[in-house]
Amino acid sequence: MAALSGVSVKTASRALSDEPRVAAETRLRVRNAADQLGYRLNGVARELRRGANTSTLVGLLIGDLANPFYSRLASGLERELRMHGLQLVIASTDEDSDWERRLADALLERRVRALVIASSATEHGYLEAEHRHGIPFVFVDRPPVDLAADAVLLDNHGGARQAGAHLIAAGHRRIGVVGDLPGLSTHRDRLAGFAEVMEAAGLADWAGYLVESAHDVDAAERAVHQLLSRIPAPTALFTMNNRITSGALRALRGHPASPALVGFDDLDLGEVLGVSVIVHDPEEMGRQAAQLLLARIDGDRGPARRVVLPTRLLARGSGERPPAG
Amino acid sequence: MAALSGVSVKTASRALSDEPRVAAETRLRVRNAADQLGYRLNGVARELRRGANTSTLVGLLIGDLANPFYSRLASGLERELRMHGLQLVIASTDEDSDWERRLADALLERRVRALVIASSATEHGYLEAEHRHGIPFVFVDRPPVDLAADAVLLDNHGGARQAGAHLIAAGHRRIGVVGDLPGLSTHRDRLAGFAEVMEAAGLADWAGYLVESAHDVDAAERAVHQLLSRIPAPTALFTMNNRITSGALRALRGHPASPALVGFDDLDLGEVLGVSVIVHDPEEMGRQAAQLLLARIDGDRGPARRVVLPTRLLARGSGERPPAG
DNA sequence: GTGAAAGCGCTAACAG
DNA sequence: CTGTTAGCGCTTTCAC
Repeated sequence: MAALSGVSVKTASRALSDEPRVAAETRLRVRNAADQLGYRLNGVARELRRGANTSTLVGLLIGDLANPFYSRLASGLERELRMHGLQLVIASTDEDSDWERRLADALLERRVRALVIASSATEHGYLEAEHRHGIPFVFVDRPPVDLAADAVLLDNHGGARQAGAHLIAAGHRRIGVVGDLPGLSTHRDRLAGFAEVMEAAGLADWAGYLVESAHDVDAAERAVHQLLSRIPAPTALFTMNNRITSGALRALRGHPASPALVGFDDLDLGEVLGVSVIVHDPEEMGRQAAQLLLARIDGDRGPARRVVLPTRLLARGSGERPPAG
Repeated sequence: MAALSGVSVKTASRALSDEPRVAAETRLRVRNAADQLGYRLNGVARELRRGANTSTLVGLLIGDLANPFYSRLASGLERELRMHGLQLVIASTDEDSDWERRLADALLERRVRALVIASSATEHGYLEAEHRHGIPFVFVDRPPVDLAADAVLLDNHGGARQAGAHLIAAGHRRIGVVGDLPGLSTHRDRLAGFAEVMEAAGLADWAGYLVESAHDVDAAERAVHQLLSRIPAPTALFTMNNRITSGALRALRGHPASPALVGFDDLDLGEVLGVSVIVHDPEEMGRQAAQLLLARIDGDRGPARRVVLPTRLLARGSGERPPAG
C-alpha cells in the first residue's frame, strides 16, 4: 500500500497517524491511496509495538447489562474515561463467578489498561499477580476479597438504617424484609444496618418477617405475596434492591390494604409511582471509579483506597403510610 | 519466563495455550512458573500473528447505555455471541454521529470481528471499503444509509398504526402526538404509520396536535404540558418512545382529567402503572443481529438482509380510557 | 514431544 | 521532511 503512493512504510505510517513531520502533499497522497484500497492502520500491531501500558481500553465487568443500576454506572464511567482519551469495554458476567474470571482473563490477556469489576465472586486472589504488576483494578458496588485493590462502594449499612428508622418512625412494628442472595456483601451490609436499627427499637424478633434469596423480579413478587399472607401481616415492607422493589410493586397491585414500602435503589418511574426509596448516585460511582483508575494510571502507587458514597431517603408517599392493622 | 521452567518459548506457548502435544508434566511446570511470575500470554501479539479475522471481539455501538431498550438489546446480543465464543465490546456514542464514527474507526482499527451499530448518523458510506473487505456490519433499530449492510429493524410503521387505530377505536378524535428528533428514521416511520391511520379515519388535521424534537424526558414532559393546555385539549396521547412516555407520565401526574395514553416501547413498570404500550422484543433484536453476523462470519456472502421484528399492542388500561371532553 | 527460525504490521531510534 | 533497521511476543512451519 505504501508502494502505491510511492513512499516508505514509515512515511505512510506517519501520514496515517497524524504525526507532524510529513509534507501536506505527501499526507494527502497517502490518505487517498489508503482510502482507495480500503486500508487502515492495524491497531493490534501498533499496540504490540508500543508496549503493554499504552492501550486505551478499560474493561468493565458487570453482572447484568439490563439492570439500570449497572447501566447508569457504566454510563458515568464511560463519560469520564472518554474525557481522558480512554475507551470503555463492557462485558457481562451474568452474575456467574466462573464466567467473570474467564472474562477478566480474556481482557487482561488483551492488555486492557485497567479493569473495573462489579464482582459476583467471593475470592479475587487470582488477580494478585497482575495487580502487583501495576494493572489498576477498581472494584465497584462490592468490595474485593483477599486483594488490596481500590473500591467504590455504597453506604449500604447506613442506607438500610435510614429505611428501617423511617418505617419505625411512621409507627410500624412488623416490617417485611425482602433480600437478595445471602452471599452478596451488599445484601449482608444492608441487612446488618436494618437489624441494628430494629434491635435498637426493641424489635428483636424482626427476622420473623425476613425472606432472602429473592434474586429476580418474579421471586420477589412471590416472596411479597407470601409475606402478606402471614398472620399477623406486616404493615410495611423494606425491599433491598431495585429488582425486588419492582417485584413488590407487582405483588401489591390491587392488594386491598397496601403496606408501607421503602426500597433500596431508585426506580425509573419511582416518582410517578410515589415509591419512597433509598437513593444514591450510580453515575457518580462510575465517575469515582474513573478517578481512582486515572490516578493509578498516572503513577499513584499508594495504598488501596476505598470511597464510600452516601445514600439518602427520598420520601414519595409509599414509605409514609401509617400502619393499617 | 520460558527460561525459568527450562523450556523453549514454543513449548511454553503450547503449554499455556492448551495445545495437545505437550507432556503433562512439562505443562504443569510451565503453568507454575507462569503463575509465580504473574505472567500471561499476550493476546495482542497472538492476534497480530494469527491474522485479522481471528479476533473474538464483536463491537456494539449504541446511543445511550442507560436506555433500557439498548441495554436489553445488548443483553440479547451478548448472550448469543457468548454461546459462539465471541465477546461483546460495547461503546456509547451519546447519539453523536461524529463520535460514532470515531468509535467505529477505533474498533475497526483494533480489528474487531464484526460491528453492530444502532446508528445516529445519516450516512455510512465511510464503511464501504471495510464492508467490501468482508467485515460484517449489522445495523440495529435504524437502517444503514448508502450502504448495503444487514439490518434488524422494528415494524415502526405498523406499531404506530396499531397505536393510532386503538385510540381511534376508543372514540378519540384529538390525539396529541409527541415525537423524537425529526431526523431519526424510527421517528419518521412511526409518524408515517400514525398519519396513515389518522387520515384513513378522516382526521386529516391530526398534525395540529403534533410536537416533535422531544429528545429527553424533560422535553417530553414540557411538550405534554403544552399539548394539554391547548383548547380544545387532546383527549388522548401517543408518545413515540420510552423516554417520551416517561415524560408524559410525569406530566400527567395529578392532572385532573387524564387523557388516554399509548406509548411506543415498553416501560419497566408499565404493568404496575397500567400503561398501554406498543411492545416488541429488544433482546430478540440482539439475537437476530447475532444470527446475521454469525452467518457472515461463517462465510455467507449473499446480499444484505433485512429482518423486521413485529410489534404488538399491550392494553393495560391507559389506552382504553374513553374521551373525557 | 520439543525446538529454531521466520514474520505478522507497526513504530522507536537513528540516519540522511 | 523521509527512509532504514530492528524488534514488540506470539504462532506457523518445518525439523528433530
